[in-house]
Amino acid sequence: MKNSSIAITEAESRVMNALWKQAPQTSEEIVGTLTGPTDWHEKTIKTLLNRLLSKGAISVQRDGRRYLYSPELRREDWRKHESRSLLDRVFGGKVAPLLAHFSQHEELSAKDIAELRKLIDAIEKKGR
Amino acid sequence: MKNSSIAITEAESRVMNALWKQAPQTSEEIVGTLTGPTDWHEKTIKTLLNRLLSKGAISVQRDGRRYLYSPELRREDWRKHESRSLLDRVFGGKVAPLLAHFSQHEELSAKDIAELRKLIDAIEKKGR
DNA sequence: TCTATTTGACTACAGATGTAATCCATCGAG
DNA sequence: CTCGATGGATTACATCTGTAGTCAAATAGA
Repeated sequence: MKNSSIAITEAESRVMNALWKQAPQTSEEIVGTLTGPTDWHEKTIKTLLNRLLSKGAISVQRDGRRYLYSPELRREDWRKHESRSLLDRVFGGKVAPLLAHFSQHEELSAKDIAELRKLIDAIEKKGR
Repeated sequence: MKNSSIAITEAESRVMNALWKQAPQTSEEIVGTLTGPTDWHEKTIKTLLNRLLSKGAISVQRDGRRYLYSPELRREDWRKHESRSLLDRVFGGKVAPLLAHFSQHEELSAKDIAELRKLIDAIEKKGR
């Protein structure tokens, strides 16, 4: 029962995010999306796409002379993996300290709070 | 207003955690603490201590022939840094999706929920 | 058909990271 | 005083990452 966690580096995650937002995309489109937010050279992005391909995080489908790229790794799975990693590495595996942390540092907007409250209600209702 | 974020690698964080738990400690004590949880060679741990020293994350104080190591970087600062990093990298900078994520994956215990509710109440009271 | 261009494939290369091994000064046991 | 053991300092080295550059095949114009 491997949780199929492919490791995605910081730079690669920018590419994945572009693909999660929309897929499939040609490399040209991806380059377009990332130019501005990053100052990466087109070649750099191509390299990242290839690395992601090698590790199975994305897949391609030929479209004439070019490729159409699509994410293979699911965003939710990645988020789960990264969250758990932070939790274990930084907060000893426990959620409460993490939440306490966010709140103490006032990183929660009013909207976050409202959202949170809704969430909790939902969870409690479900649990009951 | 730099948030003085020293980058700590995964391996280094294990050493920091040992020091945050108790300080100061000799390298021998640290090696003792980490042997078991990790299968690192003593030399490896010494290397990590030196790298942490170089980057100012810890400090030393001579004690005869040996050193006593203490954390210099504060755990809270590091946690803040790492949390923000996860948030930005993985959740587009917003807390709510992160929380939604944890809840969806049922990683919140009843205790976490209670804790959370208390936190929210406290925050709202303060904000008002 | 010949050629400049475009796109992907392969190569490059420095700095970070994981994981030690070796070197050197000193201390404690003979 | 002499020498092995200890602890820190320095060096090593394969990978991983960030960031491109070069090569080669196919295409689209001239």
